Amino acid sequence: MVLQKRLEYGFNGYQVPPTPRAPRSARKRVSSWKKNEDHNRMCAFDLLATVAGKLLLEVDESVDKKNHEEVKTVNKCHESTIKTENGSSKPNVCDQGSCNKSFFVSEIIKSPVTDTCSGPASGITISDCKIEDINHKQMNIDPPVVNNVDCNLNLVIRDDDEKSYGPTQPDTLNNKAFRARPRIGDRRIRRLSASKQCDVYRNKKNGYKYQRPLRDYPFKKRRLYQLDNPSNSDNKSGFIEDGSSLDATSQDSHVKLKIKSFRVPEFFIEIPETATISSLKRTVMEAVTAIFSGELHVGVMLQGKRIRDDDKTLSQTGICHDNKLDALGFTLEPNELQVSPFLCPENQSLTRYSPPQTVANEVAFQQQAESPMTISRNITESDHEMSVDDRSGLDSRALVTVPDSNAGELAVVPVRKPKGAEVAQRRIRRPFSVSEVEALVEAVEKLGTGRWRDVKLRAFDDAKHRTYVDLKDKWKTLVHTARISPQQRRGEPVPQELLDRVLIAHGYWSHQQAKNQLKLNHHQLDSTPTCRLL
DNA sequence: CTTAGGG
DNA sequence: CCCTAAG
Repeated sequence: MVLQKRLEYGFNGYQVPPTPRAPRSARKRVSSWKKNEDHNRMCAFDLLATVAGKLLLEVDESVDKKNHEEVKTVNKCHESTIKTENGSSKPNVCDQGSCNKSFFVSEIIKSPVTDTCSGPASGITISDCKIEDINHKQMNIDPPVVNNVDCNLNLVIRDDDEKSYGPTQPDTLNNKAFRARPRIGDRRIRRLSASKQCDVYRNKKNGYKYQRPLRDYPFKKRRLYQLDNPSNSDNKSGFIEDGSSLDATSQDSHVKLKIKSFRVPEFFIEIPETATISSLKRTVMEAVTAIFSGELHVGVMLQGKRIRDDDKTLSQTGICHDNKLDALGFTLEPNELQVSPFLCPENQSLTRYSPPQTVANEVAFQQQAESPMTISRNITESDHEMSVDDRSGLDSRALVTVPDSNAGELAVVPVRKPKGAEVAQRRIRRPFSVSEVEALVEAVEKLGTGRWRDVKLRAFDDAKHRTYVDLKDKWKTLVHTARISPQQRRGEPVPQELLDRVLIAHGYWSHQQAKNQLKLNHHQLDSTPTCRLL
């Protein structure tokens, strides 16, 4: 089977890349990864290893099934581990539903208009929603990929990624997995919405304050900006001031929301009787910060009912008119299930790697939301900083590592915003599992080594913590790993079969790239004959 | 935003 | 993983 697959490479198995990008002249520097060009030594040995790899693979498969079942079972009871002072790691059982969310109670204050108004919380929440909506509305146009739009607005999308699936490609489990997921449309649309984001700002100047995305500034300037610009914390930070500005019916009246307090939901910790109070405090703090470490989404509740329609305006939902205390609530909801590293799906038989999912969260969350409890303290400015994505306000002294969470969030949680030293945190290291490597290899075989965004969307769309840069980097290390001797490799061993495919694919696509490069050079020479005269 | 590469 | 230059 391994051999069979190898034979396909170079034929229909690979796909011709789209128009090659213009060469980047200065990019040809020799990196440490390229120095090991003596692949010759891995020949006879690799053949042996390949056979061994195949055997290993078979073993893996049977193990996979076991693992999978285990994961399923344990996920039902979300466990996280909290270290007690004794150093003993005790499983800290906390009900996943009540553990992963928190409840906000807010107050609606009638306010004439603008001024320096609302704190970050309300402002950000509203503007985020609106921007999202715009993106969704603009999704329906993508000239390059949409071949046809029928009357029902069904998009017919050309999929240049799939077209060279040849009949020679055996219908392996992996391929089935791909085909079973009709995500192509999604993919295109998502790309569009991402790339259109700036345009949204520009086009909607009426409703939005346009600001050049911070990311477009040089890195150091960005950091300085975040550190020093006081406006960063008020509504000049690129978000709209007027959440209802898109709504023609409420041009003038603004709703000022004050989030009074929030409640940390019920959770459990386990700690020895002999532990000190201080360690108890620490444990509680760790548990609390762990709750806030996931990728959180904001939900809006009105009089105990959840408002699901993001498109409704505040006035339509009655938020403007109701001044009753507790009428409006904000909830923080986890995006995905948080899974302890021990429960991580090391191996899934899908080539398309996807993180574990569950709906239990959502259900439990709703139950919780219907019986909101009381307020325990006033929310302060630092509470608004408790955003997972906010890398600017982290206090390195107050960081707590979290078992393993979902998205590409930090492994840490800001507890308090300190004055001065603020450092962008490094993301938690997450070694690629074999199944992820498999998915990566498969995708690169198809798409080549120059289309990481497509690779991401194709094989890692659900794995939010894997960016296309991550995938590119992983490929780099995979190529490196494949070239060194097995003795020099570290970490979870990657099946030799995969490493073989890595080298073959890498070779193939490198060759392809070189050919294109050559063609391009010829073109340049032909079209500029004067150059030769000079 | 994406890619490519160095760190 | 991070960071950046360039496209």
